[in-house]
Amino acid sequence: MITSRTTTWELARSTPLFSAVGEAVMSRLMRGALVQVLPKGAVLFEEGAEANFVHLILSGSVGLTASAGKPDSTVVEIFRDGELFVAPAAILELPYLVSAVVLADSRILFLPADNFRAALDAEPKLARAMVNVLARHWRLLVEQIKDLKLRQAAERLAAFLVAQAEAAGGPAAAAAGKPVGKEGAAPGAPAGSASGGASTIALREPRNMLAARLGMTPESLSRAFAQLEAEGVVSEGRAVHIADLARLRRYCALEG
Amino acid sequence: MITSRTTTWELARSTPLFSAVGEAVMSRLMRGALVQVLPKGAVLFEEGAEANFVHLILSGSVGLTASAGKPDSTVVEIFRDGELFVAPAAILELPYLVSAVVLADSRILFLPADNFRAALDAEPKLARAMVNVLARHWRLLVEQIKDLKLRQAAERLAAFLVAQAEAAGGPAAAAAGKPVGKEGAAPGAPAGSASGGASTIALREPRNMLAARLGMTPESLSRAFAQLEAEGVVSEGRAVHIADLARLRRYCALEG
DNA sequence: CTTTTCGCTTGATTTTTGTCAAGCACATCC
DNA sequence: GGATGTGCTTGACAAAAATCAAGCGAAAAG
Repeated sequence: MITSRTTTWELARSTPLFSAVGEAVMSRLMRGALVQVLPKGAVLFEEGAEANFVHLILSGSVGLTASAGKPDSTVVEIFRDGELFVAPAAILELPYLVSAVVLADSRILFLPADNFRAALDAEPKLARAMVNVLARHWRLLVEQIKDLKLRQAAERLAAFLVAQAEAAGGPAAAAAGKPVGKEGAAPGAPAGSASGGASTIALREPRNMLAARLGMTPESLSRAFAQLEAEGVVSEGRAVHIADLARLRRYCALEG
Repeated sequence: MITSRTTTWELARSTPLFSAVGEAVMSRLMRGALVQVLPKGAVLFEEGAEANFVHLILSGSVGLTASAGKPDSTVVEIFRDGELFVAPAAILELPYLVSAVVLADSRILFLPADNFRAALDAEPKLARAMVNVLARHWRLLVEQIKDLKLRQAAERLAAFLVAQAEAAGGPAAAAAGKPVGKEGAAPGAPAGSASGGASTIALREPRNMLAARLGMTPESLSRAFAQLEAEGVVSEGRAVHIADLARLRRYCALEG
């Protein structure tokens, strides 16, 4: 691909990592790096393997899956555009605890781990940026553990939907809550209104993936959606309409 | 209180953080810091509160608990001597996602968060050290999520016991180790030499805490111990004897 | 156009876990 | 000594979720 190089740089430039470390450090990181355009289903690395790369998602999405020796597997977390993973294995020179599977056609930058570690020691800006990345990631998992341990299936789904709606509506348009008409469900960023009112979001993964991420079976997820209808949640395909965000928030906090 | 200062420094000196950042950075971190000797049950901070400190455990142990608005609460993780927490909240200037409760009488260093953040920017060694701490902590939670999502109660307990036995037997060769009444184990072969044999470990927390950490009720934990008797696990009070570590490892991987 | 496949839902049933209640060993307190 | 609590276990029961088994509609393949 002739455009591969330039596109890669453009995309890399728009990641939070780049903003944090700047051009010099970024180009150092990219020494020996390779870009891959991978189709859905491709496996970046396997649980238990040596961590030879740190991965940066230029576009697309990747699921971190694990099976822990059992026949079936689950999804630990899902990462999207701009995210860097799985640094901990590479940094500590330990085997991956998870596998990484491409969930939607993706362009992924493979940064050699040894080079990454060297840069971590030599470039304070990189270390500082990684602290923020890892701190943010820690909080993702803490939230998830809280969900798994003290909420039941339908509540976990509710909490997830609330988080999606907030992520979609919050940062970008925190404007006054408005009648949210069903706009074409944009695949990139779900639309939604902020705190109070109604919101329509788009599920960005197939339901079996969502189920695994939420720690339940697809059947249970289906039933969880059915339960949430009583709370004003309607799902049609990938679009989910929430009639009253505040009510749903109340539901996951107080129910049980 | 006269000895408090010196003891504090001695203890602080023996933490991994100190080894990583050195004396200069450490003393910078300790500007405005305070030491507290806290009894079991003391609360360091509450879920949802502003993160004004980063905490370093000089001695003792602390549980990270959460309730997510529900009446009952759970334990997300337990930290011990030398551990630093909860940096992510302080670093990102976000509210704590968990509360921290002292589990055994502890001496804890409170490092002011704003000072910590400033040091993070100014001292590359600190940033680099935090990267390792956070990377290690990430892996703790990933393991836990895997357990919660794909193992059932008894298997989670088994996995926990195996990890304990490995931690005790592996790194420091157990040496003097734990004076756990039951000698039992293979003669000459102290605690779980990572591969095969027998091992005796001491539970370091009351069972209700362990249950919460493992994501189950105390009743379920009790039954899980009963189930594991069939796998050669005998527990008497806080001492747990594992007849065959390899068998237990097989049990958590393959059972299902 | 027809057939197959896939993603999802629904129902019936079983397994797992939580809840409620009782009881025991052991400590502390009066 | 006896009363009171606490930590843990056990049993009976209820709730939650997984599993097994169809079934349906839409997209993909023939």
